[in-house]
Amino acid sequence: MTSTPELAKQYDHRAAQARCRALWDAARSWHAEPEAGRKTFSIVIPPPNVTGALHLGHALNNTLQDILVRSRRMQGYLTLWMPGTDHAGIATQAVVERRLLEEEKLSRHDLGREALVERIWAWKEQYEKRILGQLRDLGASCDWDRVRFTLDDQCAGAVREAFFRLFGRGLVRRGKRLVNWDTFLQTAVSDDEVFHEEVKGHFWHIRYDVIDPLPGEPASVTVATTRPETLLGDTAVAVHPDPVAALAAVEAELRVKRAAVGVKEQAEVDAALEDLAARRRDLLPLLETLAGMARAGRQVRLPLLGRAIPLVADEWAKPEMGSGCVKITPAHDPNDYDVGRRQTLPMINILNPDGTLNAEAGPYAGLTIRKAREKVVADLEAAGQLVQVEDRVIDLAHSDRSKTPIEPYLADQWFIRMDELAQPAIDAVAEGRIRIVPERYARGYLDWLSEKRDWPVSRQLWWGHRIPIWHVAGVAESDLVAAFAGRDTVAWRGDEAGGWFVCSSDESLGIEVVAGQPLVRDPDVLDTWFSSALWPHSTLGWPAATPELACFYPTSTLVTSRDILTLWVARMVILGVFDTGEIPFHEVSIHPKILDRYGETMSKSKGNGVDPVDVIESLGADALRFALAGMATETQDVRMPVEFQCPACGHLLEQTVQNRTKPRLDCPKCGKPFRTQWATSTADLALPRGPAVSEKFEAGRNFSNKLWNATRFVLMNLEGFTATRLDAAAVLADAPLEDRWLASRLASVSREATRAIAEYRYAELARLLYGFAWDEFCSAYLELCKARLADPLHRDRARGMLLLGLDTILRLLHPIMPFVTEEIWQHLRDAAGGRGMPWDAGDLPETIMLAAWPDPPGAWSDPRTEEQFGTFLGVVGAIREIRARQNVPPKTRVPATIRTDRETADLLGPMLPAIQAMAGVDLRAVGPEAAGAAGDSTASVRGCDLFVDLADLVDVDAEIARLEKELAKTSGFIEAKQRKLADEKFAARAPEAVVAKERAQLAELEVRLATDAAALENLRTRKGSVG
RNA sequence: GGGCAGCUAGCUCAGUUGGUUAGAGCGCCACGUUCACACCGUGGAGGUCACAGGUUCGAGUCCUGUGCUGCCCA
Repeated sequence: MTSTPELAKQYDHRAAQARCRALWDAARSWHAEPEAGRKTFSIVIPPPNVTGALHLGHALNNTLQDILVRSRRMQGYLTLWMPGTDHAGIATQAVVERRLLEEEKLSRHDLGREALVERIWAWKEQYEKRILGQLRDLGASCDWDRVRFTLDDQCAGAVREAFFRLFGRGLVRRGKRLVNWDTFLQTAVSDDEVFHEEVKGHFWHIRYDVIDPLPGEPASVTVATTRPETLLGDTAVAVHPDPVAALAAVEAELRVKRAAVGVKEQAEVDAALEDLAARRRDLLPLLETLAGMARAGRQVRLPLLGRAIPLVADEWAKPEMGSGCVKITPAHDPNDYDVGRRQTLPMINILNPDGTLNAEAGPYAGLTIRKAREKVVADLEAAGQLVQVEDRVIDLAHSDRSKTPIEPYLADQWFIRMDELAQPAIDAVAEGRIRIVPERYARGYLDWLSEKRDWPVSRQLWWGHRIPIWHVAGVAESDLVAAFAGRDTVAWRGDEAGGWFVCSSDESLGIEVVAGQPLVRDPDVLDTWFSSALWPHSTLGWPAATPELACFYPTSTLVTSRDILTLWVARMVILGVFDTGEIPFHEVSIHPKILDRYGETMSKSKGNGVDPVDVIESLGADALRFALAGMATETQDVRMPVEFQCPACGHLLEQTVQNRTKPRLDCPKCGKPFRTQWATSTADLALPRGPAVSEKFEAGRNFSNKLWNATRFVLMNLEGFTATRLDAAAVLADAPLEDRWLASRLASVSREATRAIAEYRYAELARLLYGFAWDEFCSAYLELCKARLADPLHRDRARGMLLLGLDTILRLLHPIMPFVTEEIWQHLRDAAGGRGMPWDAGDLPETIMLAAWPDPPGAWSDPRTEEQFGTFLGVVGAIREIRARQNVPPKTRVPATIRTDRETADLLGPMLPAIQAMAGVDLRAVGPEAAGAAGDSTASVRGCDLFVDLADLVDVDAEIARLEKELAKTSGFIEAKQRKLADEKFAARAPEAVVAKERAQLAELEVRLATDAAALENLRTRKGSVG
């Protein structure tokens, strides 16, 4: 083996990442072949959208998956992590369409369906490459030989097969539904693709005349609306069927509320009650008359169009609000739609898909909604039908994709019936066959599924899985039977008008005409979540019975964030069970979301995010991963304050709501300008970029460097050492205290780390290993070894133990920080390749990725040794504190004495050289008879009284002041303890162990009090004699 | 309107079944570079655990209520 050149003083993450990647890729260490009889662990990646690049949320999600996957792989599981990306129907199409419009001034209709889809594929190729590259930069140990895409041939086949089976079972239906219509993209969008924004608008009060009013009846009714143009689609005016009862109910509710609220709110409630009384007096008779008229089937005349529409009695009309009457537009309002269904009203759609008015709007046909609104208002005013106009703030729905206002719109859609499909998905979680961690998220899942709402699956898009349904009219079923004889991949159902819907799991029907009638394929595509719902089994080859499916399905764990628990997770369970008869995964690990310093979710459009690529480049993938894992606690989301870093001087500038969307910023320190992600002008783009950063990632970078330098130290001391396999028993045989301590700590840390991973406590894992590696291994053990390495008698044992400790830390840490651990491990291989851990089955593998997970024997655990070692560390710490307090220069050695019982003195015996070295003291005496001199500085720790002779170094006044403060504090504690112990109830009811503990503490405090008091007395005497 | 979560040091967060004097990282202060590491070492300061009640010998932890923040559902 070649000699190892001395390592650089700083860890170089860039070089290491490149080397590790090459090593892993050459050996394909991430690849998994199906194999019978092995315990397996499998994960499917939540496929990132090909809309854009990965953000910090993806980095977190994939880091956590990699932690699970890498640790299971090391634990000997046959481990598969299936990578891939999602076609993200509307999101991707919207991005490409917007670019098309901006860059070429073309709409998708100018381009045509095929050409547009081709463009989107090109986009997909570009971004898929980028996304997968980013995942690899992050260190994700996915099986890169198995990358899938939700729209690739294999997934498409699964989608058609699944849809065909649903169709065959009668679970697919077609129906009218009020959808969120995006007039720009001309498609329905789902509720989760809609955001709400308050805008300034108006509330128009409009008079509808009653047709042929009888004596005593009103000549007109007044209704109010924020969208006057919708009156063109009105098919009724509603009034409450029993206004007396309705008002009484409202009043009763208010009175209950009044009794419950505080004085301040009572005034508001009283005002509401007064208003109610006024209504009862002034409005109620009219409403009762109108209710009677509604029951009698009377009609009103729709202004402008002159259509006669009925007055209907429906509870949607609120007697306590406005005029008590409300116009009903079933095709353009969700509430009105429900009224329309209840009252069996006609539903008139007045819109074209592009947002202009259609022929139903009569003279307003062809106008845009805005123009139509202006004209309707003007015409109403001219006709004298407009009663009043109020200013009002309106909560308006916008499409997340096109940012245009959503129009409620009645359209034909395909649905999947959920009634029978949902139940198995509910049972799986309710019965604990699928475990959601943290558990509290299970409730939202169950509540959502239990509503069993039908799933609208059609989207009026071009990018996606085209619905495999063709329509044909004017043929008999016998014609279909004849045309598709012997084809069990084709099925059909009748539509309402006597035609047929033909569904096939084949890519094409193979024929275009049945009995002379054309088969017309449905133009819509499926909701993206449909293909995502099949992801766990479609990626493994379903519907084919592949070895992958047999070996890796059901998968082990799904790692995701809570916002898609219903949209995605629930649907995977539904279709996974429907298609395969088995749940898609056993456990779901829900991780937090990353927010900015103001608690807002990070997003590219807000400009408040950190780009993971920046972190990977500047601080390393391990730094990024370590920070993210450390934040992944189970209780809450994580805030991450973000700063801009000046590219010229490195100064950090806090990112605020104001500056985060500016294209250029001036560094407040050096004054030089830099650009941000918003830069568009040529001048701005020419500036250097100031990345958004967060100091949170530095801890990980520093930690990498710490490990690196610990390794440097070990390697520097390895000359002439022949590493061999370590035997578990030999580690303990004749071992000094520090070695038994290290073995014990390795045993407990390994055990705790293993459990943290199994329970998805990622943050705890990161903290545990950080603390152990830094504070215990580096600060304590490694320091102790310095003296031993200089001693030929102890040198080899120390070297073997250092290797044991370092190697174990590297393996435990590898799932979180794969690059630095691999890089170091390779250096250790070069220098000490012959070594072996007790848990290694054979020779060391090529990569730490495949090294055995640490599994120290239980016999290494030794709480008593850990306790004793704690005393040693306590003594060192206390002496250091005394020195620091008095500003003793680090190199000045001072005399010291330790008074303690015989047992502790014996135990500290072998550690005395270490104490002298680490605390910078010369020990004069240690034992029960040891005594300090008058004027010594003192401290008490764990049954040891320390006396440090600082001679002239002491600032007597400062020391006296400190001791006085200390004494006051100690006596305070003593008093509290005495009170507690004197309490009969405490003695009687607290457990014996707690009482004993309190007594012991009291005793120790009393000793400390006495020591400090004596020291104080000495100092005062000394001061007196000097002064 | 209903539900969930959070409120602990200047900042970001831990704190497992109730039991010492409530912790970490960063930041801050002091001291220190021929020593594996200044991406470091040693020490220090800094907290009425949001607020008000309650249960208990004992509450950051359990219960009730209030306030504020965020998310989900309607």
